[in-house]
Amino acid sequence: MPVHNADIAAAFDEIADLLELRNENPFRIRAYRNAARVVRDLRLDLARELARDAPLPKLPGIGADLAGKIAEIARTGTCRTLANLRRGFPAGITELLRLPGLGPKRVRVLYERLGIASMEALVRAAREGRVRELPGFGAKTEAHLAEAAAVRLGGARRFALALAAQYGEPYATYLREARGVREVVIAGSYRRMKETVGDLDFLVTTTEAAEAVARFTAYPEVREVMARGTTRAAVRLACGLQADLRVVSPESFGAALHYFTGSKAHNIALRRLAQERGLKLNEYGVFRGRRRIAGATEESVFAAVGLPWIAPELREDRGEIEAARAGRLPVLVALSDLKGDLHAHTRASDGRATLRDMALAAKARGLSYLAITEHSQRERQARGLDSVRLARQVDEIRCLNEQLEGIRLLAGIEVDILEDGTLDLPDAALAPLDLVVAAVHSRFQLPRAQQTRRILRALEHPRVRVLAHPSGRLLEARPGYEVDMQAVIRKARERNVALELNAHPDRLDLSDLGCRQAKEEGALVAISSDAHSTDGFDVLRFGVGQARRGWLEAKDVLNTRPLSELTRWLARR
DNA sequence: GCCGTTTTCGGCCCGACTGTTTTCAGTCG
Repeated sequence: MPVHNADIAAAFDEIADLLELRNENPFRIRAYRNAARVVRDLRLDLARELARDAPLPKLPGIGADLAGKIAEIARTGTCRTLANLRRGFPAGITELLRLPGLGPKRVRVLYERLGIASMEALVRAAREGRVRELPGFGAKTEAHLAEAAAVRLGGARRFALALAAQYGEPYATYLREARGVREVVIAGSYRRMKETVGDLDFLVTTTEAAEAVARFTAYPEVREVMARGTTRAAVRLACGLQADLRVVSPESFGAALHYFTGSKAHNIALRRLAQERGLKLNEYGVFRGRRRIAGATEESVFAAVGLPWIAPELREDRGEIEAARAGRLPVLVALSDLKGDLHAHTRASDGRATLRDMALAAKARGLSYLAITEHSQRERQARGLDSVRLARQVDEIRCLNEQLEGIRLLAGIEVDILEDGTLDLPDAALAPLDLVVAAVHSRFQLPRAQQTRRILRALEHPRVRVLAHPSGRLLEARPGYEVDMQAVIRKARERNVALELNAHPDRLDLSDLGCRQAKEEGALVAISSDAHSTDGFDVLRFGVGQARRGWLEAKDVLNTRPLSELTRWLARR
């Protein structure tokens, strides 16, 4: 069994959980949490590096001890520290820590007094009224925990970014109508454009805090008010999404926006930076002693600690602070940089609009070219095209291009990569096309080596120029297939094939880290809508957000190039 | 457990809300 970075990170997180239950040194616990995050974010496959005796790079927050544990886990899948800790508690008890309202102290009380070590046992005990008898618990806590545990057992989930936007944006609009409100921003992971968000963090600046809190909790879609104070509140919406409100006065807007945008790790790093300068950074501003020296804007907050403004998408403590210090922040790609779209469907396969409608919709969004890439014959359920229907569509596209102005359709295909790495259409059918996009749509369960070989072979095909949704994942539904992504990215670079960042809300594939790896390896990324209707182009902004999280600049993205340049790129291999 | 142009020891981010308490611990973000 290969040990992935994610496995090492999970082991460290579990150690941190168990140390918390034992009430150990909180800084030691933090060291494990930090190490888990650093390892999880790493592109370099640690176990594989160690297997070929390569020395580990120096990683922030990982010293001799943790490096030793990484080696131990990479070799054996676990480590003695974890095994020893596990002996002290029943398996699965750490899942209780994930429940809102339950931390290590209370989990320990539940376990020691009532023997509770699972979600099911907690629900049972709460229903029987035994939880309220415990010290530090009461009837309200018991009810909250029973509810939270039941929700978790029913499969609580994170929301895809685009879905969260559908709920969050109308809510923000509603809040803007409260008396005295100046600014309403959805901060948090939403503003950082993370692929999924666990809750919506609303930041409001107003002169009438009470008014804003009242309006927030009175929103018609609120199912439950979980907390309500003078400057903050928390609710659960009918859709299941949690929303948090934070109210500050306008002079603190920038500091609060920064604080509430996170990430937590980024905030901690920035506060340390402030501390080194003898300053204190909190959500109200940057302070020297009692005097506020910054806080009205985010720029002023960063400037106070000696940094240029850092885009929210970068704020993960993945090197952005060091880059800012060195004046090496990327100039991130923006939605307005996109000149075209290289993946779309029409009625010919499983789309809903006509060629002409799709072309006009793309043009209306300021794009100057659009590749039509239907499914190929193997995709029966999507009415995939065979050679004959494809040839007919190519004719239609050529014909339509004569009539269109300001937008150019490219004749393409999203051809299936078959199990052996060959393509689902003969070369003769692909020859007349402007663009061949290749994709895996079947046999996700192949062993890693075989899946990798399959995709590498497809990339060798002389006509293939884009690899669609490279990992095959569906957010919150299906993990990506097992594949050596580094080998795929390197082959793509070698063959001058672009890796798609499919902007469909359920995909966002490549991931942010995949984008960053592509950039480091020098491979191009194509941000594509995979539009199946004229509204389907709306998702491009989420694709751009993901690309920005991956540190991509306009030059790293294929479809920021104007048509003439793209045509030249397509002409040469 | 990590880290160091003040330090190899003694620090390690900061504030709000809840519920259960009689002044605050636990939890969260």
